Amino acid sequence: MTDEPIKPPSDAFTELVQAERRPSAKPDPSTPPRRPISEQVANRFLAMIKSGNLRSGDRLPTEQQMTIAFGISRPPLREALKALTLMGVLESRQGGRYTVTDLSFSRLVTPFNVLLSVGDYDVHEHFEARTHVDLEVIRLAALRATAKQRQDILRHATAGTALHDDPVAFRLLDIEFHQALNDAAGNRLLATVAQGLYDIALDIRRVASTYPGMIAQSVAQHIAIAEAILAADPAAAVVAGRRHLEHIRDTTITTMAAKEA
Amino acid sequence: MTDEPIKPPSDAFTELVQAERRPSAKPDPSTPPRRPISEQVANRFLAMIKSGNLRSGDRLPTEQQMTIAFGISRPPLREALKALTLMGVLESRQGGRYTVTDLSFSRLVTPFNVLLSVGDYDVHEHFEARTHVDLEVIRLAALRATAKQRQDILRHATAGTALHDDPVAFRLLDIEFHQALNDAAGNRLLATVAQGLYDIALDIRRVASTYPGMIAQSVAQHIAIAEAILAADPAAAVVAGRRHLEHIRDTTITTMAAKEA
DNA sequence: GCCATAGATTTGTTTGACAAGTTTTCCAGT
DNA sequence: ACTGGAAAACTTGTCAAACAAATCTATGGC
Repeated sequence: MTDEPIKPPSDAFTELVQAERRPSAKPDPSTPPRRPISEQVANRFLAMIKSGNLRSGDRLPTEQQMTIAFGISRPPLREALKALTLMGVLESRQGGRYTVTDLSFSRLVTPFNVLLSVGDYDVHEHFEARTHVDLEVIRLAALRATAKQRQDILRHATAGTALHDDPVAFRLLDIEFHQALNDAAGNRLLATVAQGLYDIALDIRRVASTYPGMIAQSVAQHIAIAEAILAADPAAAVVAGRRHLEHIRDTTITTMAAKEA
Repeated sequence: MTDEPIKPPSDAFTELVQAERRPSAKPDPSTPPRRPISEQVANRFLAMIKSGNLRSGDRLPTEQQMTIAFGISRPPLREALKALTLMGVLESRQGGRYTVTDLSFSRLVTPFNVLLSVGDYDVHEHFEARTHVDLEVIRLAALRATAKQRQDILRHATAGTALHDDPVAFRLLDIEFHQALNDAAGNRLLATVAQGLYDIALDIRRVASTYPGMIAQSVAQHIAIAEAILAADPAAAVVAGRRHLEHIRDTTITTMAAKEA
């Protein structure tokens, strides 16, 4: 067989793949052990997304076309595609085609939540980070929210009064409440970060909401936050927010300590 | 062929796989479209790690043994393994065996950072979020850094004085400087967020560092921050940090506006 | 013009084979 | 007996070909 490529294909995707090949850098004589093709290809997909050449909702070519474009066979290509699928970057449906997901933070973070719950990260770190980010979100929401957003926040807060004895429903409502706050802050980047930290705390919230009276207190604090935002009073909103976070933190620590014994 | 499993194997890993099969839950009559085997297997690995049955440093059985344990063929198994490898959970070496990584925070978060940097955030949003997070990092660093960390920060800051005319080298130094700050803050979660926001700004930094005199000013501001941290003066450090960030922001906006014309 | 069905297309899974690198084993030499 | 190194066995990495299952497309009838 000849050693020249079988085809010089000229479709758009192939050109993209060719173009994104980094021409770069030093020869690097100390060759770090060459990574498997699947990892290289996965990283090239990520690079294409990062550079904007692949966008949310885009449909990828068929696997066969991609094998030609990358010059590899199906198994390693599929390993790369499945890796990105598990990471929440791509979606696949049998018979259909691969598509780029909405790349929303919560989707991308979900697989990592499992890992963050493994061992070595503690509650204090989490609340320290979250206090800082969340309070800024609350402050900005009090400053910037539209009338409709303020009503939304209050509605989600007061809806909790009917759920004092339903932890599952309350946690769902809690998610929506925080979502409404994040949206109202008017800074997608900060909202994204806050959402990420909130998602990481899944296990923490499950622990805390089992504490007697926890839901009723949380609802009351949510309402206090919502009212301060409705009044466009950033300082009061931050105070109410801080009280709420400290309350959750203390309850979590108490509950976890009790579990140990 | 018979429809009973070929073997009732009795090695440790197989028992693990059998044991972790969730017996769970409702029959769920509305079958949500069955996920591909590779995703199921990947999630079962994650479950095994979360439950502590697979720990850092553990060596997995060979692929063949695992195919038998899961009752599937090699390609989908490999797709799962490569997915976890790309996520930083497993490591593989050709000829060797798969091992569970140290599951360290930074390793798991690396791919996460790549994804965070996807998206079209504008400059104002970016600096608003970054100001808040970075200033808290700087404040915590001033409060908590060890003597060695303070020296490190100062060293990275002063090293910039020799690089006033070398944008490439300066950007590399800049990365190390911020890394040193993040480490000194003593909150991995916050450091991770700061790192992510910093990574997003890659393009911004490239634009800003072309501005005449930008490097010299940045170096001076870095030194101011470092000295405040060395003096364990959080308030001064925050002031110096704010000045630096605002300077970068204004320069970026000016430079970009100039490019438009 | 709309809808249902049949065909073509595409992903999901299996089997088999070989190449490239690692680990283990075993023997020779000291 | 012990160490060193080479060969053998083993393991992951890649390719190839085929079929099953689900989806998409296009055709034909109404």
